[in-house]
Amino acid sequence: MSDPQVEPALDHEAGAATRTAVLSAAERLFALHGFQTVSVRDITAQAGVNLASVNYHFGGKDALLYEIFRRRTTELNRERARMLHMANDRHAGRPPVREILAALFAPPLRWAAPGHERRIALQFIFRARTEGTARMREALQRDVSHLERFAEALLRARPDLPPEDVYWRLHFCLGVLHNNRFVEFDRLRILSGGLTREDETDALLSRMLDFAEAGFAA
Amino acid sequence: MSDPQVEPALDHEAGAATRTAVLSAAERLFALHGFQTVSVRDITAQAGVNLASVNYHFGGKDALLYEIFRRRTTELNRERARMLHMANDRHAGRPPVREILAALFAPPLRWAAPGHERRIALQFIFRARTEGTARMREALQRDVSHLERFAEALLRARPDLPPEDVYWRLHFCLGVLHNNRFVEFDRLRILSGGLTREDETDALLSRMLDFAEAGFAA
DNA sequence: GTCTATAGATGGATAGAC
DNA sequence: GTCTATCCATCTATAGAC
Repeated sequence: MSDPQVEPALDHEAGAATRTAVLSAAERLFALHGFQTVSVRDITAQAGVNLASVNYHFGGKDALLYEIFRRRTTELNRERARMLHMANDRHAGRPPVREILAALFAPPLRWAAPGHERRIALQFIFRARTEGTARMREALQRDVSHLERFAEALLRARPDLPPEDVYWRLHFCLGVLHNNRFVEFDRLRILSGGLTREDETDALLSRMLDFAEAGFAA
Repeated sequence: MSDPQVEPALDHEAGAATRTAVLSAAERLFALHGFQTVSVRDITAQAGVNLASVNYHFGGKDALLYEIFRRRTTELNRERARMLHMANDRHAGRPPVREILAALFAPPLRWAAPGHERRIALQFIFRARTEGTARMREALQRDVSHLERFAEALLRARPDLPPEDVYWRLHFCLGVLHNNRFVEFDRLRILSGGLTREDETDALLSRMLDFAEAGFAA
């Protein structure tokens, strides 16, 4: 109980409020401004807690970053796995390409919707993909276990294709997905003269699936 | 002549060798390790020049970064514009989607080829898209002039589609393109068990065009 | 133009009182 | 567990000798 490394089970344990405030402020600041530019001082100021609390509760800045990263990616991939599982059940283990890709796309798109409680968390994850710490990048590279299930499903859905074609197309689909960052949406809105509306989540998911499914069918 | 802000025309002018060494080392280090983590000290050490030379020749770290960024994006977009122009000429101003996208994809893919002298420069540009300075991100967001020509060409090629559909699909295509970073290739190679070969540039371009063209035709 | 030395600012981390 | 004060490393930028 007196060990601060042990994660508190409930909020009414001592120190849990501080811990939560730090996690929340850090996630938000990192997502909006980047990992290197945001300092521990920024975080604790925003959270209204003491400077030393980051070290006490998490062990340091990098460990704090990794903790947020691990939590969010685990949660996101769990949602994806659940959707893929349901698609498998609906189609006797051989769902069509579109439903597989929907399981891959829909959870992050839902998170990205305006007003969703995980909107910031998703931007954090996207940022971790490109500017994460060594530890995060290593985890992203090595831990492809969740993607493996998607790759297997796609290979089953398109047994006519050479496997390398399936892997490449999955890679392209991930590119389509990971391009959904605030900056890119802003740019697109400027380019299109305001025609594009990225806040209509369902419409965007349909567009992405139309595009990716057609690319996969080529 | 004595003004260090004036760009030297040739290498045998005094100081030009130092300038070039700094530019080259900075581009390489930034591309490989990120903008915030690489210090002016790292750069000057790698270039074998003095610490103060970055400030003398460029005015500071941010100005150096922006100089590299401006040079490379200008050069890349010029190549793209030239290819688009040639495609326009070949088809009386109305080239098909695939040739438009080829003009968008081929120059960066050529740069990314192993052994190409712009291989590092391209990784620099890709990195600038996500972790650039405020000045770079502003330039990326506002300067959509090169993309406008591509958007216009695509709108002409698909007058049957609602314009917003064209803009969205262009956005998806850019996602496919921008996902071509070292880290993502590494990940894909691990996932595919070594099946994917990103060093075969022509094959990769064909795959990307097949995918994107089909997505556009949906 | 080049170089050394250093100013000036900021950051992560920690010791130790409470 | 919290907080202040502080250590120490590192960075950008610059002054000034050569």
